[in-house]
Amino acid sequence: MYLEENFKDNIVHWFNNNQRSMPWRETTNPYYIWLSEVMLQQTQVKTVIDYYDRFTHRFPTIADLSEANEDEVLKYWEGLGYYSRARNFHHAVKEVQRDYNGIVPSDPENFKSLKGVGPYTQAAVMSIAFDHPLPTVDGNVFRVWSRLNNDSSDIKLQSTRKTFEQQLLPYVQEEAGTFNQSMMELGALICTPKNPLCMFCPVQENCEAFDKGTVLDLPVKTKNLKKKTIEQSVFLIRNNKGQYLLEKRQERLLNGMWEFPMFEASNAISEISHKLKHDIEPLPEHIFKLKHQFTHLTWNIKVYSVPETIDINEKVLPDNMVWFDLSNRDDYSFPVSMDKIYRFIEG
DNA sequence: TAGGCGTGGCA
DNA sequence: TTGCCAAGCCT
Repeated sequence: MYLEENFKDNIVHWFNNNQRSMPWRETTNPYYIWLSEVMLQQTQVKTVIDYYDRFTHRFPTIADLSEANEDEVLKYWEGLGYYSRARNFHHAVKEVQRDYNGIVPSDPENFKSLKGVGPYTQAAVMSIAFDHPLPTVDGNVFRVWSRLNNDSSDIKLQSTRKTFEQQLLPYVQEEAGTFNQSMMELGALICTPKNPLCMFCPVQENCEAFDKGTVLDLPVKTKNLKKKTIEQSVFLIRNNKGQYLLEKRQERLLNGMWEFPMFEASNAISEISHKLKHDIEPLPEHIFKLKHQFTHLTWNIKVYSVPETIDINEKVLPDNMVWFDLSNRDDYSFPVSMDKIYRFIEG
């Protein structure tokens, strides 16, 4: 038996002496704790801190955020990625303002029903803010728990999550929030994917994988397929005031973010001409190109300059298009790919 | 249920 | 350069 009585004491004691300083650990406000958990999804602590500080400064209360418009919320998320998090969080906070009188529900079922709240966020906020006995199972805990138990279950499977949650229940009956954060902090600082610092691990004596020499083989996770590459064409189209045409994306990917008109290269010219009801003839060669990597796909972008200027008065733009003055960068949320193009033009 | 969904850091 | 990973959730 590896997980003896001293396991929880060991890891919590280590956490109390070694945890990193984070702004959301200095508050008991459930709204702030919730926000931090959403920002931290698939995102490193170091990246989140500045975004968290700016966001809480601009939207200090549930009421403040619920009154904001979505474009401004996205602006405060710009560069953080996974923008549906921002839209879902905004939606959920408005729901709290309307249905719960602006108070984050402390009932786990009610909280879980809010948009963007999954099993992890439910457990994290409920345990940290309200001491509910729910275990957080995130990437860190999958790794730590797999190694402690020398368990080679595929962590991609839903059934593995459920098993881990059941196995962790005894440890969250008291001080759940502290235990949960201890497990995650251990995974982030000691029990890392590569080069784990087992010699400094406070629960080395509780770790079956360390004993058996299988630490680097765990956790087991089936691999994803190879990612696709899409050839994209971007058009820089100006009017007679020197402003550039922008389009607000209405697709799943980067929904609500602004871009210079972009189309798949194979039919780009006809697409943009049709959209503007105007024949577009860009310079035959692209003025520059860039490669943008997502987790699941790659964009090879060629940027074309359209020499002709379009008379602003002769054209009624579709709702999701605007003329963009380079000096008004702060009014628009760009994904990183478009910010690269903006900086090329502006610089 | 498996794949879509951003970005930055690291070996 | 390439692939993997980071306090996951949605459809």
